[in-house]
Amino acid sequence: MKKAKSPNKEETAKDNLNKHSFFEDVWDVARQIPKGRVTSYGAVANYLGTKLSARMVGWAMNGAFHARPKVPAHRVVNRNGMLSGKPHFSPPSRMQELLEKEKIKVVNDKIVDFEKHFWDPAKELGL
DNA sequence: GCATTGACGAAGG
DNA sequence: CCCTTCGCCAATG
Repeated sequence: MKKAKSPNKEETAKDNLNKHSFFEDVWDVARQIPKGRVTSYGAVANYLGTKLSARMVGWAMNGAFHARPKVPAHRVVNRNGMLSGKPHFSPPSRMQELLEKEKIKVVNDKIVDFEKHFWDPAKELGL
């Protein structure tokens, strides 16, 4: 049987899936975000018990782009409801378009009525 | 191996 | 009220 051969760059993400990493937990929560809802990095971090590491959640999102199944990273924004991760999308406008498809209004790279669309995993999932 | 940065957040001046 | 600093943890230089 074939064994590991030329390691694809994508394999790095696959390797992450293989082992339980902090990233996988973040992706798992992100996938549970209902359609038309959004959450913040801090909220996810809080659910994971690492609210002080909200930055890591954002970093995990960085790997979410090669995560499978796909992770709705566009539903995760910063505490201000601003599309801080927008420039990381491809194309950047992708994030806003996806949000608008979910009936979420975005103006000036910011979600309108953010707290109305806010979805707290620690609250909804019943921490 | 140390220094810097990063899709954050809360606190301090 | 706006700007700066610290904390967190991992990745990159």
